[in-house]
Amino acid sequence: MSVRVRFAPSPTGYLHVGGLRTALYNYLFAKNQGGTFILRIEDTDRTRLVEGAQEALIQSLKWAGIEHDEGPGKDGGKGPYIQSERFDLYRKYSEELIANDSAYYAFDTSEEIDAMRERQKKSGIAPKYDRSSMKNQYTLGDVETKKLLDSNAPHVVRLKVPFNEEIHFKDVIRGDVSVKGRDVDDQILLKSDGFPTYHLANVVDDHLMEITHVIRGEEWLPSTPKHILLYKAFGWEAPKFAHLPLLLNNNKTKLSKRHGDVAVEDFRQKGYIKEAFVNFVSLLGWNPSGENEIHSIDDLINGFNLEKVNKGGAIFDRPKLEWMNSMYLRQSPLEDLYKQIENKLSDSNITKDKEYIKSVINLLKERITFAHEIIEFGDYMFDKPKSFDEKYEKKQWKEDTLQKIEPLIQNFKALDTWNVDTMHKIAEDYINSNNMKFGQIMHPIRLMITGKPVGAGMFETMEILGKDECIDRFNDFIQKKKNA
RNA sequence: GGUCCCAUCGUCUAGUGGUUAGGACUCCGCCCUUUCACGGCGGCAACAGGGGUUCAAAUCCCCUUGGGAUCACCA
Repeated sequence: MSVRVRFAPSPTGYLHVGGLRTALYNYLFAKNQGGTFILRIEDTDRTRLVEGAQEALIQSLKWAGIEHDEGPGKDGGKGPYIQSERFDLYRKYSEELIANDSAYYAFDTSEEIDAMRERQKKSGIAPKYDRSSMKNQYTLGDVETKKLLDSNAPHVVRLKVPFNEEIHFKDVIRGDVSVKGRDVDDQILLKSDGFPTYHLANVVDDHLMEITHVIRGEEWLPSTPKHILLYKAFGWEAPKFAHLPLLLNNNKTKLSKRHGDVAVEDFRQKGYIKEAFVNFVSLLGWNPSGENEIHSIDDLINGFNLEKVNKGGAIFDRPKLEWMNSMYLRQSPLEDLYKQIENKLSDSNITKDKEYIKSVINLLKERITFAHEIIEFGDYMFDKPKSFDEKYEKKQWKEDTLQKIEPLIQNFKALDTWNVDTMHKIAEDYINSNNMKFGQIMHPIRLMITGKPVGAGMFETMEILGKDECIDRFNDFIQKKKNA
């Protein structure tokens, strides 16, 4: 049977990086196995719907290069892929469970449930629906239950969890897991608004969509016994389960907004290169065990192995992500990098043409982490230096520097062909015939041209700036010195 | 608190009974060099603790400790 997996987010906002990792592992597994990757929208909580969230989710996935084979907008014959459009299905299946005594009606109000929990808390026992004392099918009797149902009394459907059974399942990543039935709550399957809870909808849809592997976050592990019970109650074969380790904050708690950006969109906006981001995220919890850590999506797909996913949570280490980005930055096509920062350039009133910008990116890309950093880091490439680094000036510009450097500048002015080689030749000849060292001239030149102590190769910088611009800067600086 | 899951350098990890416990990020040093980077070389740094099993345990078992998740008419 061919592999079918799904990513099933709830449209309550942006795509979380933890969600992206889950989607990514599903995707990698599907592609590795020649299977199908399905996107399903779990919007059964009508109170938490966020306008536009579904589109944002799909956009973020798409940015990361994850496109579903089946899902909203891509019918694979197992749709609809949005749970609210499958509404009628769930009641039908919940009735099937009631008919075979795997679930039951309950009529408690939320106040009554709260009171029950309060009592249990006081007597120090774990809060759990008490089937024998609350208002339900069993305590009320069939006649009363039918009467309430006929009168449209608000009710829910609960899973009838067997007390004395032990529920076992085998997790692909964790091995055997077992829980006692007495520790599992009689989960609500169908809410009083007629919508299913996650547990029912998820199991029904996974079965109907013929999902073979449920790959999801570890936070679902505690409720998996309920799902196993549901498959059993329906008489369905359960899919294989694989619970992924959590992505963590620096303090080892579940990755959250409180500790920095967690939305994929935030990372996109910060200027991360998608391939770098995907590469980094995919290595959180798994790796293809080589010495190299830079992998294309195809490499990741080819090497992916669900059984080799780690069990322990992984801290989302931002410095390493930045390093990864800088690695990708260097090998990215200049055109891509240009496109990425196009808007930021106009925001900064930089009007240089595209080819010029690209040459600046190329010049500085080994010294930056994000493409947009050229705007700050390489500000002198777009305008004359507004200021000159004080410490650098003090150190590199001495009393006699002007007189030592001026003849060389004259030589530059006389240059017909303005490129790295011709400039280098002139400089070399000059220091040789004057018994000087490169440092004695390069630092003052860097100061005059850029105003900063750091930057790319000096002649490379000057070549891109152009002869007129460089001569202007020399003149301006010398004038300033003479006036001082 | 109940239940469940987890545990190799600060971090991401390799490792499936015999290794000088490997790599990557970070940090530090050296080399290259006109600066800063890149690159190259090198360094700091780990099997949570205790019991077993075994000729031999990071690897298998048990306990302890520590961490996390989960206990909703949310997913």
